[in-house]
Amino acid sequence: MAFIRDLGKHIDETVTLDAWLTDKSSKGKLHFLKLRDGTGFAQATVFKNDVTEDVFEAARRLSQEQAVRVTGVVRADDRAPGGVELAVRDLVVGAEGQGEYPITPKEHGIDFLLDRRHLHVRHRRPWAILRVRDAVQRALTDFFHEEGFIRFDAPFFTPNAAEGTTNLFEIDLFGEDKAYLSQSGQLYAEAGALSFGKVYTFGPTFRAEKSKTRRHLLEFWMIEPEVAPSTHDENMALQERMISFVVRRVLERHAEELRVLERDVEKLRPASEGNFPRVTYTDALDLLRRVIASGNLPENVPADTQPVEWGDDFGAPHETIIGAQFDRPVIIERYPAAIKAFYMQPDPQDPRVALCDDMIAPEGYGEIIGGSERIHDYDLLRRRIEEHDLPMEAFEWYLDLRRYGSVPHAGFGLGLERLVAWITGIDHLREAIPFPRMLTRMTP
RNA sequence: UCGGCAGUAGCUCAGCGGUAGAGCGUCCGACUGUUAAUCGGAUGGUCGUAGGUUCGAUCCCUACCUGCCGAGCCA
Repeated sequence: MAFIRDLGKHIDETVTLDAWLTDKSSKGKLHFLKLRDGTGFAQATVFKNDVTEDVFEAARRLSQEQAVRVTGVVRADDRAPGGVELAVRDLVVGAEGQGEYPITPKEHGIDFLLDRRHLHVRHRRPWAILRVRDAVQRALTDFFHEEGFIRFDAPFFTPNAAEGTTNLFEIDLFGEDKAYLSQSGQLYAEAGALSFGKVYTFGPTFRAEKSKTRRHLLEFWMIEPEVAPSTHDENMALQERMISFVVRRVLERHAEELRVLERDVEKLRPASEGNFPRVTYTDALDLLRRVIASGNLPENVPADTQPVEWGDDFGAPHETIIGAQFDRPVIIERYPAAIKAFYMQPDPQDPRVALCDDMIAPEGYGEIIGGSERIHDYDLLRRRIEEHDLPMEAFEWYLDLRRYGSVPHAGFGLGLERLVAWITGIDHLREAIPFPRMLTRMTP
């Protein structure tokens, strides 16, 4: 049994393929069968003179997405898409379709396709995107293992909010108690880091926000590395190494998928080289002011976007403006502590700001990473939990990490779908995951 | 939750106060090089729902439903 991906290695040999019919074009005494087998897409020719009458008739009757086992001779031919095709000698067909296959060779809206996502994933565009997603996940885990990390999984059920702000999905525990779906594995990763030194969690994350934008999902995958001991500067360096490693890997090994998606790879090249610009929150305010004053705003940014006052957080348009000033991801660091999570370490040079950073992807893809050095001092952490009106008893175990052997440590969270969306150049996260979960989409 | 936009054939859309249109798809036929083939034929509708205005509403008005885009939140 051969695979479409390997057809080029079997020129002039007879091979058998298990495949599905994506499309068919008939020329009377010649049928072109468009096939897919998961490894790729290729065309087969069925000439009336090359096959029995039964085989020719079976080929003529094939319907879209019907499974087929084809045996034939691999031919190099410039007229074939991909330069290789299969000259069919024999053919065995699978079950006949029950009615018309819904996703016809025809333009469709994304909503129609997502309603039929279980079938849509068979098609060329999802094929390319989801293969890149797989490549990105493997690159990430390869990267962390090469750097000496171990995977340390966090629970999905948690008793409390990590940051006390975002809304969580509530789970009823037999009417006796409540749990929540995890919105971050970070606190658990910190426990892991103080045990193993370098760990990462990787799993689904749930945010009960009624977000209806291209940058949000109710359920997304997040990878959260945590290192102890470590500092803010080491944390940013790790983020940069990781992102450039992943981009380099995809450029090297998945050019075909990016070509299918018509991704301009030259826009990814700089990110594969590292040297990500870094700008402090305070300097970013000046940068914003200058760009807004110049009137030279990127597409999709409202013309009436206002500069940000020190102490206020950036909105999505501000991130887009800053991201558009650079040809690779930009790191914005040292935000005001007041607008950030309770566990972030204050900057000893200026306690008004926290030792934290966000990484903004270029081309308007927005924030892909948020990270920080964590507070390692027991008294300070305790004070912050009080200041944020968080239930102290829920954080006793977390405070234990500061009671025993506490050291400065740092970590970050990377949104997988946002990274995949940027790399593949797609405009909505819903295509970056096999079955997106959104406010208006729970099925299939 | 707020703001903007949309809902017409299987799909993508056009249309208009006077009995509903195109392209594509699908099916049948022709064709030995298709690449979103081409040519001929066939198939196709509760114009989102409910009210209202009008001689007459898919079109105008109101409400509602659904979806899309954006804001907030963040990965």
